[in-house]
Amino acid sequence: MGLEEVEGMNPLARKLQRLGRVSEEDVQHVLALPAIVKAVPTGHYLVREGRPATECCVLLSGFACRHKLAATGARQIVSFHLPGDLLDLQHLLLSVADHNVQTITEAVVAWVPMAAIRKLTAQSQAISDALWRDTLIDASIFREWVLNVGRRDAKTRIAHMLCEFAARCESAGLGSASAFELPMTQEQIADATGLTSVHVNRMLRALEADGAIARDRRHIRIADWQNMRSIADFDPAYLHAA
Amino acid sequence: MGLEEVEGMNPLARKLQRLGRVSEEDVQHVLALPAIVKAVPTGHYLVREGRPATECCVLLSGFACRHKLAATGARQIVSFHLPGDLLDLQHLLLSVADHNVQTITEAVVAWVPMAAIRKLTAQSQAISDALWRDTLIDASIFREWVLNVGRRDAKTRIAHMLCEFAARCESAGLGSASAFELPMTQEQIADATGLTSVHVNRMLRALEADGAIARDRRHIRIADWQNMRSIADFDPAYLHAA
DNA sequence: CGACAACTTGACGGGCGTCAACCGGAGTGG
DNA sequence: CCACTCCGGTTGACGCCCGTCAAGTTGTCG
Repeated sequence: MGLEEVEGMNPLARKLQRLGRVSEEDVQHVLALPAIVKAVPTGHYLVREGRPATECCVLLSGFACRHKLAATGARQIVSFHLPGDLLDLQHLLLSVADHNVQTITEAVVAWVPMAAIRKLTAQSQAISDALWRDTLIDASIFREWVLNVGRRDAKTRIAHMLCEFAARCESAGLGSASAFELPMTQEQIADATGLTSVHVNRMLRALEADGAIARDRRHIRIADWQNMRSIADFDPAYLHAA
Repeated sequence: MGLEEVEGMNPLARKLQRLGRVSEEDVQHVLALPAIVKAVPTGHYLVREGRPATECCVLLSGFACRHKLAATGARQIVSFHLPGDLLDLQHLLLSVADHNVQTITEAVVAWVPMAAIRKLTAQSQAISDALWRDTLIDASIFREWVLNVGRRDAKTRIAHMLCEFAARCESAGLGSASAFELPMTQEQIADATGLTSVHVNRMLRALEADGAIARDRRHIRIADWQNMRSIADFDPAYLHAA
């Protein structure tokens, strides 16, 4: 999706409306936020660990991931992000980035000065609540990921990641949870699940052989969602979607 | 520590002062929060998954952990908590608990109505910021834990957990980071690191054999903190202390 | 048609889990 | 004051899940 095709801050406004009862006036304020909109290529860094951040990045189209590096050089992806997501809201109150954010597809992002967001949160309790709620849901997802990489076996872990991605895409209005396109490579799935790309490949094929998913390149279909939920140990409660 | 020995909401007030520039007046408001203070035994549940929460629990003395369960019954501890910690601030804006909180020692806790906290955050931007900041730091710690269980080997993982615990204790004024008492069993360390208690035992003894730590029952001494940091791949930046 | 990234597959090995036994200190009750 | 109990910690043998290494294969884009 190119620059001309995105509809301004609408993805963000929609997300805030999902997060809480935000008034029409508040929505107008969000749409009026001062923002520099840019198209960026795959692999572009939006946040870098150790850097101070004075602007907040909003993903308008495309996909991104947050990741951290171990001393060995191993990478751990700690979250994936969809259009509408605020990519570094934590820097509203934390001065230095403790992780990286990088696009995994071509993307369009809006850079908003932190000061403008601060002003908005001071003006509107509803917006402030919605943003805080967003950070709380992010934290809840991180907790689930700790459980996922800490206590589930490889097949369950990958299935869980697929379920979460599908559920979040659907809830963001990006299509159906039972048929969707994965934006990430198997190596990125590996980095998100604490596995190797080789083993991710084996497990994806196993899920396919089990009939849990159907694959055509990166297109995934989940015919029997109840079955998949059970294979994946997936209970969407932690997503706190409306 | 019994009921009579804790000094009211002081641990919380001290924590908020560490989190941001909170005025003397704000501190008074915190100390004046309506609270029911209780002593609870080891293993007591303070938050239960699936339950709605209308009160917020503040840990005044003792230690607690948050955990989630996988379908197999395996438990994953996603964080440990120290005196002064707010144990379920997420329920300020999320209606249903997505995890459990349980004491791991005898403890004294204060139950504060959510409404009183809402009132406080509405009145004071500084308190609101401090609490939000607290939830952001929690999230940062969760991200580090995802990396820890996802990409570090067992020895490093345990060493990292020890470093984090030591650093947080010191920063909370509970003693020195180079000599401290662990409140948790090896099984709880295992559940926090995604390992088994058997392997935790092996790795603790390996760390001891390497000279990284000295142990006497649950008392840990870290003679060479720089060495330990390097073994543990520990960089305290993610704790966003001071 | 060549180059490259992503995916696929097989052989092999190791880190950590599993199982099972034992130890040792703290609390309890006779 | 000593047996008994129980929980937590310790140890060893064995095996499996997943990592490593290495070699293809496929699709895409110039």
